[in-house]
Amino acid sequence: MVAEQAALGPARERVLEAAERVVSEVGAARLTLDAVAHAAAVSKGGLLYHFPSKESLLIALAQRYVDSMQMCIEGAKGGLEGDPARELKACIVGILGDDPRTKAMGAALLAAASSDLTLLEVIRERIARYTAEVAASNADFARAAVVALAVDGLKMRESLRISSFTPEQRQDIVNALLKLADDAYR
Amino acid sequence: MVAEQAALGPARERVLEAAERVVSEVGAARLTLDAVAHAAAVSKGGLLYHFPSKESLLIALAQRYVDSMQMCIEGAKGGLEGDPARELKACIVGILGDDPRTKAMGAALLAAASSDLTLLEVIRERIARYTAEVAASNADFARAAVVALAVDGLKMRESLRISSFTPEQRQDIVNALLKLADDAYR
DNA sequence: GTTACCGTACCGTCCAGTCGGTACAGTCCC
DNA sequence: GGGACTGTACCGACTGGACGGTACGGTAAC
Repeated sequence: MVAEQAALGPARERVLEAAERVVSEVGAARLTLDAVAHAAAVSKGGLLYHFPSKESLLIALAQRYVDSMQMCIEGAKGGLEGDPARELKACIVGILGDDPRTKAMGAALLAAASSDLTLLEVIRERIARYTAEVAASNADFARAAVVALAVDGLKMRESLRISSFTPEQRQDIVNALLKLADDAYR
Repeated sequence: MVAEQAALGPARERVLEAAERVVSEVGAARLTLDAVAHAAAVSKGGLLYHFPSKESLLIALAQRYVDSMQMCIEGAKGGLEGDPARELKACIVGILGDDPRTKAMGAALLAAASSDLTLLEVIRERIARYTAEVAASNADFARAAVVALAVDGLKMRESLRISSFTPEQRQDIVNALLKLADDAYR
């Protein structure tokens, strides 16, 4: 039993991963505690032991995303101090890349938005911090902001599955964003 | 009573406006039929007479937004044929402007996303058509797409109230978008 | 009278959250 | 070492409320 648990990983983590799977597969409206519990192979009671309310689960989901984005930026820095263009570009590829964790996030954000708006605090704070950083840097603020906003827009469209770009078009767009990111820091 | 109705306008229109108010004030999760009926000063039965299901109400909401955007573009054309840059710019100011109808839309889209994904069809189709138009034009596709995506991103952030730009910053961004729109058609 | 429009009352379902349990691993005391 | 007790992790049936939708009755206009 102990070995089995070790193989499955700690329940809390399993629940979070299951929630991401559920939300990206069946949509935010069907993100029920029962569905998550089932996907995580945990009982509802067990789930609620780790997350005392649905809201706390959603907050954890949002936090998880912000953390992964942060990690992605830190990774791009790679010791090099003060290369903000590179950071921005790392954001672009990180957010629009294939990492399943970030992929599920757009949907999770929607889930959060559907519920009480207060739990968007995590994301709001992250955005505010980033905005302040860019404003304080030597960047062309408007241009850097446009890039970030376009990334958000594309992410949203793809999360909602309303995007209609061909793979080639999408690649062109990403390239254009990378170029704009460079332009913003010059 | 009849006079009062006439003053308030037809019930169907009142319901749609009330739905936009509700969704933008309390969020998509609390967009209930009861809340909309109450806000529109109509009974639930009256509401369901005009919109036989909640989904039909949401679809009408989405349609309303698409129509208003379309009208905004038509208005910008103003007889001048074939000035796509001007159309794109009209979109920007239209979508990001102060018109209360378009302002509520981001939230409505979120509402739609929370429910069955099929009812995003209206919006998906509109985006596909626009994408095709741009691709067929003489525009720098990637650039034009970036502008549209950035508009979406800003719209989304503001709908979710997670935007943190100062009015001056926001104005700079809009100006940058207008400039980019010009650049895309050259 | 028939149609359009709107109201009241009610029903069924879904779902978050509760609650009384179980299993088990310490650990403190005698 | 063995009983009593405590804390952690988890289970699953149940409940209470919210909400979409139905049934049906009334009324004004044509």
